[in-house]
Amino acid sequence: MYERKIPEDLECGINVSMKVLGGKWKACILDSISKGVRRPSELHTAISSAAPRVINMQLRELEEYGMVCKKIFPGTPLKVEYYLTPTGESILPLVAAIDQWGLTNRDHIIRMQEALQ
Amino acid sequence: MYERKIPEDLECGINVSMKVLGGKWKACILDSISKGVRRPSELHTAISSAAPRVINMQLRELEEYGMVCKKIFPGTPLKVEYYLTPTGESILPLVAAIDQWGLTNRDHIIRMQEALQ
DNA sequence: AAAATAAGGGAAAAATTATTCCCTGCGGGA
DNA sequence: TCCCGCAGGGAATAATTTTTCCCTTATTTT
Repeated sequence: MYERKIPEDLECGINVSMKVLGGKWKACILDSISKGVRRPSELHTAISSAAPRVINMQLRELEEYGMVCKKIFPGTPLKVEYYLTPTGESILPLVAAIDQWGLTNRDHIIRMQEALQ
Repeated sequence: MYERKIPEDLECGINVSMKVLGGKWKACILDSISKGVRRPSELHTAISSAAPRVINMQLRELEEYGMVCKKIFPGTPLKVEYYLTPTGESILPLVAAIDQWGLTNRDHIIRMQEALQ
């Protein structure tokens, strides 16, 4: 893991949530898993704009924070599945709300941004 | 403005919201303004962990997205106030939910992280 | 005259995150 | 045998974001 130089302030709830949801693909990954996309290769296909390596790394972080847990089915071909933990489940409404706000306000944001020539 | 090299995908609502809330201090700024901290220098004091320059920049972005609007009161000393726009108001429940989830789950996250030695 | 307050920006450096490239190991099919 | 798909990691690089440093303008206070 990368060792931070600037200490993070976890007093603020916003920072805690952002630690979990802030990565470029973390919310998408949680959303996908909640919809039943559990296997790494399926996630790579589902979130094709992200490089597989990136998804792996963010999965590892989500696992570290106890948002998902990884089940390894030994045997061959090796099978791995990720599941949401109760804490992971508990953040889904937030992810849904974030997605919803974004969809509702996308046009506004895009328009504003284009307005600056 | 910095010119992105990797295009952003605003199809996904999550990305739209993160554009607005993703900066390290944007949610804090929106929260502060909603609580009546309107003047730049007050914001600098209220969010003292952030360098003033950073707050200025994030304010400018929030203004670009139409989340806040800036009122300049000419005269001396010059007075500036930021207000939430209706769109800015509409994201407050989301900011509150993000803060709340973080506060509720802070201990869990911290514990998990410390558990990796 | 010097310093403080108000608002803010340019440029560069530092920090952080994301991405790419390539490698491992296992077993199955052509 | 060679290549494919599975799961995943190391190292380096690129991209992005945050921070620091210092400068500007105008008025008021000491």
